[in-house]
Amino acid sequence: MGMPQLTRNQSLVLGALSHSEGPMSAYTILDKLRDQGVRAPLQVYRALDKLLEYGLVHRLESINAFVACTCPHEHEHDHGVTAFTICEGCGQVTEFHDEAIEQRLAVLVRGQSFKTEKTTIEIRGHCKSCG
Amino acid sequence: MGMPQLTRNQSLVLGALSHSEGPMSAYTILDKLRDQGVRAPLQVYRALDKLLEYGLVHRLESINAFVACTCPHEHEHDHGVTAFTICEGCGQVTEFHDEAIEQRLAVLVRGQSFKTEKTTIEIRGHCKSCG
DNA sequence: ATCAATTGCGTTATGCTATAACGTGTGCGA
DNA sequence: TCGCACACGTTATAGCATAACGCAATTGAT
Ligand SMILES: [Zn+2]
Ligand SMILES: [Zn+2]
Ligand SMILES: [Zn+2]
Ligand SMILES: [Zn+2]
Repeated sequence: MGMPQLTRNQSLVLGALSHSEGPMSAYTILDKLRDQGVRAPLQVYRALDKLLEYGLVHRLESINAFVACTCPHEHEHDHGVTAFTICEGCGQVTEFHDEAIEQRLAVLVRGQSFKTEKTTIEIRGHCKSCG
Repeated sequence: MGMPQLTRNQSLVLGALSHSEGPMSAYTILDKLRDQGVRAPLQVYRALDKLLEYGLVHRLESINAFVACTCPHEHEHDHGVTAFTICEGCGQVTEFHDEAIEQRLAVLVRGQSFKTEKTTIEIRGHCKSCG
């Protein structure tokens, strides 16, 4: 449940995401890594699964894509509710966290006696540059 | 931009979703409607596009599925930010709206000079019954 | 040291989700 | 009557994700 050394494939995938300007689909990652010996979708998906588990990567549900986590902290703890703005113009993704929203959602789901496992908040629109 | 009479395919798709216990994928809808003459995915997707536009149906991004809107109102206006709890056990989906969250998100994106077009909030977990 | 369990790897095949591209028909206003 | 918008139907294709198999390396008791 901790975060062991990354394997080769995991490092390659995380590297690709970290150096990318924006989010990438699993297949786009695959294409970027073919030269480095990654050949099949499963190699990417398996690496992504682990990176997601370790909190080093986030999945953007609304666009079937992945981004490296941009949190400042050392990923040694869970990072609660994560929210994203996603620009439809340039693809820029901004990760943010807000205690107030987290609290309010907690109250609302408790009202339903619902037990939260994962929360997705994604805001599509246009960034400052893309007006 | 208003909401005209639904076409045959749109009515069939909305009917299928309305009578369903939980969310359905486009292909599941297709299967339910084969007897009524729906044969191809595009017929379903085109109907869904319109129903989404009219606000009669919501798309659940995190599970690639669709639900009929359960808002009490008459769908004559936009319904702002919509949030969902989605039970992993029984599939039950509950739609809810919260002004506080909407406001808070508005503040946060304004801070980024981001212009929101669509907001997705989906909470996966387990409902009261499924513990 | 040995065995069993776990984990990652690589490959092939398959399944699920969504859209492209084309042509048809119908209604409606200019 | 013409032109346009829109819904429809079909075939084909693109894009996203997992099943199932076997092998290799690691770990951690016994
Ligand atoms: Zn993060
Ligand atoms: Zn932008
Ligand atoms: Zn609704
Ligand atoms: Zn349930």
